[in-house]
Amino acid sequence: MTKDLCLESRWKSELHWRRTGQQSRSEKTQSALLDAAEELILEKGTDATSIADIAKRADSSVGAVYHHFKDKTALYYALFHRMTATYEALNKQASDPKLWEGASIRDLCQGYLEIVLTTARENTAAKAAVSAVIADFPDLSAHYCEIQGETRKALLGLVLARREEIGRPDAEGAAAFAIDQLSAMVRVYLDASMRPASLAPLDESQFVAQSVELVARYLELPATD
Amino acid sequence: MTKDLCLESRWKSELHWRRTGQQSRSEKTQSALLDAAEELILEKGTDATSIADIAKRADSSVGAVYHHFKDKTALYYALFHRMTATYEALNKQASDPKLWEGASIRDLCQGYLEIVLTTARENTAAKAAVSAVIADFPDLSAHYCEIQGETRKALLGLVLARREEIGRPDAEGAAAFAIDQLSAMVRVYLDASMRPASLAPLDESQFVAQSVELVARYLELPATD
DNA sequence: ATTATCTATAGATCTATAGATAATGC
DNA sequence: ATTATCTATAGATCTATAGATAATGC
Repeated sequence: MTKDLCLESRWKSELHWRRTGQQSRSEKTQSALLDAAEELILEKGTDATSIADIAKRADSSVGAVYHHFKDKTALYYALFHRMTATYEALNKQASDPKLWEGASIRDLCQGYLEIVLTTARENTAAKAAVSAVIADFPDLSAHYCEIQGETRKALLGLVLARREEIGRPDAEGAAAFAIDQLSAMVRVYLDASMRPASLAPLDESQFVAQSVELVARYLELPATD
Repeated sequence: MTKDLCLESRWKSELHWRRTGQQSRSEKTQSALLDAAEELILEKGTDATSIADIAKRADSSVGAVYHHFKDKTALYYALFHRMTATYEALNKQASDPKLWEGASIRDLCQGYLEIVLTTARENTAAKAAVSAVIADFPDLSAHYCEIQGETRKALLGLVLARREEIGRPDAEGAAAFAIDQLSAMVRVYLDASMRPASLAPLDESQFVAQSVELVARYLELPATD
């Protein structure tokens, strides 16, 4: 228990990303517009969100929107890229092997889940807006999948560097499958609208512990004592 | 291997649902309109789909749309209810204990996955359209979650009737968690846009086998021989 | 001087209705 | 006679632009 908390503080704390404090007036307007679009899309969906709505919410004007973005599609794309850039930067930091020196496969899985859960909690609007945007522009979806795939690939690399912990035959295939499933589980867990209907409503730390246990047993990792 | 195929044909074949053959002219128009809406939403998203588009695709007219549906929202709701009604009917059939007499927990999990995968494959457009509609009408989402929850609850009932197979302490909690995760895994697996990025791209039968194995080890089910 | 912002509005959709026409069922 | 369908269009948005006004940076 104390060990878990320790882990959490040790491996998660460095990974927070902050919004740049110093912004020109122009940059401020632009991010205010993107923030407003994010909020409105989360509240009402893309259909019901108009340029005028966005401008109003950002205390700006329709003209300003078109000064910053070629058209509505460009605004959506910008929203998408702001989110994915954040995500990629985080992924790069988190997949640095030095950060994970001395960590077991269990620790890696736990860390992965905690990072995903924390960043998602801190970026609810951004994530929801991106999902909505992707629904309208399927070509963006491929890029998004790639990024999520890279995270899992990085995790797989870290896990396979510890393959002597895996008791199962075909360690590589099994690890890849396990990580894919871990990612699926946390994605659904995060989909807040889903949670109320779950059979076993768990808080985050229970969810993390059980998920790690699930993977550990599948991979036949050494038991903790 | 042969046993799996056997299972599949034995427990899946009866669960196909068919569209009613005999429809009045009015009913035909109505379902043609819903079909058209489904297709267009899948292709272009809800934003870009107009009433005129739907009418045209269905070889009908704008007037006919408003004869059948009060407004655009009513059409979307009808789309949602057609899908969920199908889903609920299937769920009722599939959760009949008589159907699963002699089945082990492994068989139940395998059957669950196969049924979900099959029906999803047969209703791609409907599922995608419903997802898009839910994104626009969050109040529908609650109902959809409930239905999916009922399926899992039914499965949990069937599993717990065989709890002597579970080697793990807290059989109920563990089974509920395992079923929730199984459902998460298959949901993500089905999200076609996700698959290309997966670390271990598996075909359906491999996916089913590995997922069942994952759950079996977590629950400490008796090994197969 | 250049860049950013605002207001006002043209032009393009898109929803929903009205009124006319065709098909159904008793 | 009643129900279903069609065509045509009014009225409401919504996107994107044009032209005027304000703020920035050299």
